Amino acid sequence: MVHRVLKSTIVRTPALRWPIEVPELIVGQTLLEISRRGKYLRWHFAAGELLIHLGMSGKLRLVDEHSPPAKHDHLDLVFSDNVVVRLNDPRRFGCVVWQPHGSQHQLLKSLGVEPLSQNFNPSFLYECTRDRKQAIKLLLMNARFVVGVGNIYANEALFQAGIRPTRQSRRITRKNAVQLSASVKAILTDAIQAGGTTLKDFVHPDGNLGYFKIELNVYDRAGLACNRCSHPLKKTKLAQRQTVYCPRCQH
DNA sequence: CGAACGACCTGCAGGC
DNA sequence: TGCCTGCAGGTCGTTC
Repeated sequence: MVHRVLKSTIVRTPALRWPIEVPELIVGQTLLEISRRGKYLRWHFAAGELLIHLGMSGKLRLVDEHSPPAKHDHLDLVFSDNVVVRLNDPRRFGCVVWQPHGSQHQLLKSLGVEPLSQNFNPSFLYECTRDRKQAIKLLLMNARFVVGVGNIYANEALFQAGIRPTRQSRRITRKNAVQLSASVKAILTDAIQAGGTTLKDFVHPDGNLGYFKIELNVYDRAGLACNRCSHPLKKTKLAQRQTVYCPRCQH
């Protein structure tokens, strides 16, 4: 998409999680770059950045200019050469907001470190866990601390690290911190390499169903045999989120 | 301040 | 067949 000119925009839904903000002034501007912070996509124009979050069910697809909009198609970004980027999001947990050049949007201000950066390391993790009673899984999923670790990968990283998701953060040892930071990086890297995790409704931008799949060891496998020791996996809830672990491998 | 919890919204599976 | 309930990949705001 980079180097294409934005020709027009069509907003069909006034608000997703927040009101959709697509300023008129970017029409006619060139898309300079697409980057990412946490799970926010940043579409850079000279006047600022369009921040797009896909929430749980959002999808971006490339469609033809004359392709009729379907249910839950909320926004079209019409670019040069009849290339249309169409946002579909049934649950509307996503958002599209504007960040003027030189400013930082409120939503980005309190985000923690990037998990694949050097800032996310054993010492950082260890320090963050001090004096906290909160379950380690909740800390991993807290974007003020580290971004990008959602429910699936938090479960998977803790399995790989041999740490029970319900363990109090302050009970994490230095050795645990070394293992866990490495596991978070490894799980995310593998998942990216595999093209994401295919669940019920994942689709690629071309509309094809996802066909990559990372092997999930615990997520959605409650009651099934642990891939490592064959013991049945246990399920619990943390902050209303499905939490699965092996009671024999994770302590 | 941290922690718990409700809220947002639709689709789907499963039970009756 | 149809209605109801519970659950789902995220994260913010309110309340305690």
